[in-house]
Amino acid sequence: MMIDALQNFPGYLLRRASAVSLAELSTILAPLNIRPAEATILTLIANNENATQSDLGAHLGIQRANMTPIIARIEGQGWITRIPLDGRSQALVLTALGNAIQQQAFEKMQSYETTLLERVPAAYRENVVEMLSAFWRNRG
Amino acid sequence: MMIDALQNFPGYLLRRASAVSLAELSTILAPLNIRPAEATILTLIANNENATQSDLGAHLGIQRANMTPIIARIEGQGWITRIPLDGRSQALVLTALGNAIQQQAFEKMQSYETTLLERVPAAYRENVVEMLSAFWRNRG
DNA sequence: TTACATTGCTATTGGCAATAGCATTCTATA
DNA sequence: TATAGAATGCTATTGCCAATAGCAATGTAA
Repeated sequence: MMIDALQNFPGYLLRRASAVSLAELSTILAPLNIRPAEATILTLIANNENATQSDLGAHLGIQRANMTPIIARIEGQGWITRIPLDGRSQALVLTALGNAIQQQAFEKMQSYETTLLERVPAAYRENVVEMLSAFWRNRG
Repeated sequence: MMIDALQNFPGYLLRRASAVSLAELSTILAPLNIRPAEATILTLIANNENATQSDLGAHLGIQRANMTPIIARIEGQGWITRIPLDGRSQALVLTALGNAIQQQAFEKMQSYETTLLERVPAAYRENVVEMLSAFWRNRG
């Protein structure tokens, strides 16, 4: 057995848990040829009329520069189209195909989240969301 | 306000929390020119006599192929040396410099972990470690 | 002795994010 | 209304961590 001085460090545990869950979710979404970040964005587009990629990035903590290739890919897959709002901004809307993919991806994500939650001792389950949110929302 | 259908998904929250804490910790460690994964490994080496890089990788869930560049870099920084155990295995040991860096890095990590924990509502704090561990330890 | 496992390694790819800088377009104020 | 400044989308590059495939050398067990 190895002595691990970091085994009680929340940041360390957070990184390990996140790496595992990202990998697992990637595998689950792979048949749809969609990545976790893309599935998240597709879902956001589905539920928010007239959102621009800047809006989505601001909400998700993704910088504009990093949104570009993500949006380009989901557009290239034929999942979204852009509707100019003015000379700069473009509203993103799902295509029929995008809508179908979004729904399938969402179902897979939902079912995976259940799996994840079941790993947590039942006594803590109802606090999971608030606790995890606290780590990145309650910052100076 | 944006409608976010994923805001109660533990996996999603985990990824966001992890991204934030990795970025924050990277910034904190930057003055020492050490990355989070390297600081973790240095700490493990400090506390475990005769551990090989395979041992460390197995403990941390890092594959052998990915250990190679990490170990190469911390060796290149003069923080560790290798002591052959046989023709294949090498025990990793801290140099004097590596020991100093490890201690400074550990202090920074420790203080950051306190910061992280303080973001969590007091009522949940004592459950944080068990909850976070559960996500990646309690797998099929 | 020989088949198999282990160790460390190279090379490549993937996923997500940060930074710096750009042209175009919009907005607010002087 | 002219203009300074902000916003939007973008290119290009880099960083960090991880996965896969495959290799040579070495150790281990039948």
